[in-house]
Amino acid sequence: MIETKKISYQDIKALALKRIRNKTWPPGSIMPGEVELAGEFGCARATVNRAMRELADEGFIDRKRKAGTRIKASPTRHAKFTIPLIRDEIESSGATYRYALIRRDTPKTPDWLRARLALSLQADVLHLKCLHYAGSKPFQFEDRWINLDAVPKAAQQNFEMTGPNEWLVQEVPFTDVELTFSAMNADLQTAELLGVSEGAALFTIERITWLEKRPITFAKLYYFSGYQMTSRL
Amino acid sequence: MIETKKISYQDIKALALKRIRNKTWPPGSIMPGEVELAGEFGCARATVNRAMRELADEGFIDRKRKAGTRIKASPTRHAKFTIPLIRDEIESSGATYRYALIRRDTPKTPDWLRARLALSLQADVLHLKCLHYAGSKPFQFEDRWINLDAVPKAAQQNFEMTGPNEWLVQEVPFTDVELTFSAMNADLQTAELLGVSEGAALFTIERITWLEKRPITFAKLYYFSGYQMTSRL
DNA sequence: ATTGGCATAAAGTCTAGACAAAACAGGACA
DNA sequence: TGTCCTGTTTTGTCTAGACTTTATGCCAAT
Repeated sequence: MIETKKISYQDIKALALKRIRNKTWPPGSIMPGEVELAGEFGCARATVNRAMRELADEGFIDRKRKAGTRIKASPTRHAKFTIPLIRDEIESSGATYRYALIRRDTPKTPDWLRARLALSLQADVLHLKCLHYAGSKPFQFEDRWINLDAVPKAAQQNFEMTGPNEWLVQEVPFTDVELTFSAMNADLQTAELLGVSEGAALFTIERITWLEKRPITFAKLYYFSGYQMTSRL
Repeated sequence: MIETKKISYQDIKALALKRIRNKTWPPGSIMPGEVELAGEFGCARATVNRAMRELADEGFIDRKRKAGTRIKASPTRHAKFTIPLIRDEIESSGATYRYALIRRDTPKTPDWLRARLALSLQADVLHLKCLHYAGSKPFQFEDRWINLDAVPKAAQQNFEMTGPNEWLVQEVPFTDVELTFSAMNADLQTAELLGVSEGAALFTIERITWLEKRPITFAKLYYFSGYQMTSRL
């Protein structure tokens, strides 16, 4: 008696991946349709569909109605790395997290910021500078701008105990984020704050957050010299 | 006549997200079960299931059998950024891509590399240094090591016309990747190759690739000074 | 040759129902 | 008290079938 265990969508995914890798289905070619595969594997079309949908999400294949499913010539692997709250990042490394507010003011909105966030002429902003420590060592310097038109209640917060990021995540919903990673040489002020020498290479992230087209906040984050961000995919 | 258009899993996703954001379902609480929601929306449980599954994938909720579905206290947003082939990255910016091999040798495997990739004592490696240009300007310096035990046919390749990354992607399947991002000051040699001054901050990526536990290749990529990597989520 | 429209193929989604697996709760028993 | 077993709840997955949407190719009319 042939005891074929029921086949799952994960089996189909694995099998399809194997065929892509060993070029049974060569790059650029069209693989069999869902109905045909369902026949081959003896399962419902929905099961094949789910497997293929996930492979498409993961960037191995392109699917188009009517045209069929095509193996990508060069699979677009995409990293799916999590952006942890800085407190969690520090505490999970075993160190104690400490936060310090350096400065808080509401200057005239600088032009570069207005351009960057597409702010209207009369938009007011709150400007914060803070330091995040891991134990006694500076971990990240945060230069934060909050659009008070979108988040008026931020004006009531003094941010002396809680960092703006932590507060915003709790209080203000957002829908879109843009992250920009780069490296830059520390200027004198940043170097002093982070306790490194001037000119040291710093890993930096710029983050812009929106709620349905409305800009919420802009942050520039400078990590301590030697910081590494790792992701697995 | 009430013409309620049929509800889709995307509608349910959007609706659930709205309730999470406006705290109808507050952070940390348990939302109604699938059966109940299917009743409310007048659709099949499978439809609710798909919506919820995707929200869980995107990091907004946690699901556990029997325990139910819980709103995450702080949603883990995860960036899903694509790692483009360098040729595509350069060409899509409008510049012409040019590749140059600087050096190719098969040295005794250095200890740091053996440790990093968990290579056996007798493993041989191929070492390559190459430059990728955007137009006439250096764009990326690539320091590449290939495990010849895993990829013996790399020894037959001279890599004079095609970069190792492009060749590997076409020829060698892989299953796992680790990426490490960091910033460092350019040493004298790297600075000369990239045409920047010594000490300039460089954005760097280290990439390790495996095929089912077997290490394939290690690459250290140094980008030109001023490079930015942007991702939207 | 070009355009417009129609049939058709393929993926995308939905339904109703079923069973599976995990995790918790409570009871029987030592 | 602690341990094991068993039932229940909730999500996870599968099935067979139907309808929808989109792209394509072909044919007919310009």
